[in-house]
Amino acid sequence: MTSMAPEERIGSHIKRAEQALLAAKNAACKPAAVTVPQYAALLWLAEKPGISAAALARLCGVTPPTMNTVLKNLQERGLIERTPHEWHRNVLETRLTEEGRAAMELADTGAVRVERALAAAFTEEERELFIALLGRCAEVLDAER
Amino acid sequence: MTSMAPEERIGSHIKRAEQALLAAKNAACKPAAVTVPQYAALLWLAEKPGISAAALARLCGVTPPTMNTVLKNLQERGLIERTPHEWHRNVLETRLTEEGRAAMELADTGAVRVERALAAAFTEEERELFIALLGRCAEVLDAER
DNA sequence: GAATGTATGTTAGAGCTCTAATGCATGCAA
DNA sequence: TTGCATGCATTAGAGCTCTAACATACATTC
Repeated sequence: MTSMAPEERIGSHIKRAEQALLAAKNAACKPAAVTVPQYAALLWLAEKPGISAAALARLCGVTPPTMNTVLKNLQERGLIERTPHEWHRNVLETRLTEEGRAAMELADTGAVRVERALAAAFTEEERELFIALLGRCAEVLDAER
Repeated sequence: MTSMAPEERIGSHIKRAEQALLAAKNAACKPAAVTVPQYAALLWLAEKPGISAAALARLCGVTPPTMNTVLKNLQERGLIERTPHEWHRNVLETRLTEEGRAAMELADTGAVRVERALAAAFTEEERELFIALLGRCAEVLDAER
């Protein structure tokens, strides 16, 4: 019996927390009519205007084709615009439109509210420990591959 | 300034850990040629033969349509079989095939290896604390909705 | 018996995610 | 100059995920 009870699997609890996080953020982004990945992209775009899609993908922790999908949807809705780079013709510079900035700010207030509620559930000490434990997780799991 | 640095957002770290977890489990399930959600379904099916799709969805923490998608793929590959329930005609009983059990066991050895590696990165005390912190997360976030 | 309620199953549609493969552009080196 | 390496963008294909809506079947209550 190589098996292991689900409750003993740390992964189950991580997954559960992540799911709750996604659901809460999704609800928070709903007034702005954007999804969580869209909000993440908009947030980084506000900070780094003209960034390439590949670099944006790295910041958001997804692959370039995934970011391509997200950006395509954002562009169709007029929240971003993409223009060819002056020198590197193959690169597209992506920027927020006015509408895009407004959507980002609206979604951000909701997202920050969620993050603050989350942070309020821990003492400063707990929070730091928690982040350290999560970091160790990612480290070990990445090494496992 | 309603904004918040990404590093301060606990959510970022949860997402990162979850991503690493998913990547590691995906790699672990690859020899069995199943995805992580498929493995999760197969694992529960082994423990609860004849379970309904809706109940299985609850165990796996997904919605019924999602489980439907997963089961459809598993059925097409002959890893499960679904038969109408004796009394409740609307219910389909789902069971592993021989092939399905073999795939589950192969994937399970990989998944358990990942979980053991993860568990080994923490002391018993840390592990319990970590799970408690993750649980508090899910609790707070679910309440936030 | 009829109405309500609960649970299951399914379809439709939108969106995210990955791997794999391809094409293009730039820059560096032989 | 030619070739190679790097990086960006995109397409194709498979699969997961959700919400919304609808259909069905059983159970309870009136």
